[in-house]
Amino acid sequence: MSVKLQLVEPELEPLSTRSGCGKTTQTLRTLDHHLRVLRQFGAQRHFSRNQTIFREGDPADRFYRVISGTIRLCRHAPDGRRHIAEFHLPGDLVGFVDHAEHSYTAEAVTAVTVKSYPRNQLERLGASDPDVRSRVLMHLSASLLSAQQHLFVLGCRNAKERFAEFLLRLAERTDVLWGAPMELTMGRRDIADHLGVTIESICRSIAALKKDGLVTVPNTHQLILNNVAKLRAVADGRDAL
Amino acid sequence: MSVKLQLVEPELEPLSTRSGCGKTTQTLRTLDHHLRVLRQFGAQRHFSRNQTIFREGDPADRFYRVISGTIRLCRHAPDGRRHIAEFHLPGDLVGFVDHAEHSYTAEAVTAVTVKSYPRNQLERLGASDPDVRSRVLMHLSASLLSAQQHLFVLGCRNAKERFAEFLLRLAERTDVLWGAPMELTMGRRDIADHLGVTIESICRSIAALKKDGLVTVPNTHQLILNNVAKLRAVADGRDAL
DNA sequence: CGCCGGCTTGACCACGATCAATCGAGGTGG
DNA sequence: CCACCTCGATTGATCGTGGTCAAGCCGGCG
Repeated sequence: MSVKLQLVEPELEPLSTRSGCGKTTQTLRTLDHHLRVLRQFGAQRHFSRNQTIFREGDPADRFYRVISGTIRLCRHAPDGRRHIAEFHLPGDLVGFVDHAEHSYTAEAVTAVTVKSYPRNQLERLGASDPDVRSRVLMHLSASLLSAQQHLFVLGCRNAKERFAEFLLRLAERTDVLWGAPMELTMGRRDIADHLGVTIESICRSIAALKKDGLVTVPNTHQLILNNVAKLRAVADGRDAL
Repeated sequence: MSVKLQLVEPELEPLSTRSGCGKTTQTLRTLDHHLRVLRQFGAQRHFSRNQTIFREGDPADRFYRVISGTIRLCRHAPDGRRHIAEFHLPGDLVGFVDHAEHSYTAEAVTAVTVKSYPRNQLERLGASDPDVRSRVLMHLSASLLSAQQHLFVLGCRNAKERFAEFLLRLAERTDVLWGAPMELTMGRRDIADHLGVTIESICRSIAALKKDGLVTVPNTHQLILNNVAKLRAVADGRDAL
């Protein structure tokens, strides 16, 4: 069967024209093109706020593409501590790692629509198409780099620096126009658990940035970056020299 | 050309019989088997303590296998802070990520022997052999999982817990017999920069574990794990309930 | 309107960073 | 062979960031 010719029915999401310059998201998006041949196997599902999409330890026979909403990948310690490894935004791929079981729990941060695809179909596709293989590799590499980048942040940076870094990365991934408000779809608690600090430290970081005029906070779930260059300096610890 | 039949000349390192149960190292080792067909392209090199093997930003046209010694992958912040993403031990593969440039600097912790292979040869090999492809994927996935595991530790754990976790992971990767001394090839400073704490905190963690009888320290570069179960409890924060 | 959950702010405290002094092993030279 | 030097490890004293606890605050929703 000639799967490669199955390019009818263009998707509806605006994935082609993006101004974001992050290499990570770049490779994620381009892989998307190839997924169109998998459309016939894709199942669309809907999740409401805080629902679980899949759990740590579940068989990982399918992977997901985020259509709308935000997903968090998290792991729970027995004593209640939680760590969020990554947030996934529309266009991102989730559950792509080559293992029999999911190593993270995926939960809906907001209301979420995903499409899921069977992994063995992708493998079949990869067996015949070197381009698909290459893009799978690129995606995995990008995920690894992203994780290592975050490792660096958690290993070296203080609370304020971590939060500034988080804002910049989020701005890169969502196509915010400079000066326009950016959507903070996740709550403070989620951000805190992602950055390895407490919710209070997040609030204090916001307050500090607000006082210095680097950001404006119209409301809890929106934020405006007033000075990206200075924010970058804060994130890199080049702030108070 | 029939690369698959090129199985002459067995390697000298003891890679086949391992008692270690870590899934991470497992997949790293098994990929090794396939690298033998790359022997003809492999170049052996030697590095002394603290020498640089490759630098962040260098073209990543070759990847490396550690024959002997320990390597650290690190990144330097402009203000002098340093983070060590990973240590690599004999048998490990380094510089495997699918990017044009290395994203980390690799340095020799001890005297090191590596074999380097051209990446395009591996790609050529992968084009014809699905098994090689599968193992490359497994290796990347394992690296990603390892990074995420470390993310979890840096995000949630305190100094003592991080150090206990580090010891257990190291014990898993090196084939220490329970009760026998484990080699700590890296210095305190390296461990500290890996765990995101200071060198003094490492010393105090060691002192605390020693006082509780969980470890014995014959000398600076050796350490005996006396009670793995309790050490595991400490690492997981199930220590003082 | 009043409740409820998430956010914010302040007061206090502790873990770990910083600074400083000492120890100890390995290496070099007299 | 020992004295000396150097570098890393260790331990103690002090300080500060960020965690903890507690009290408002705000916005959404019944």
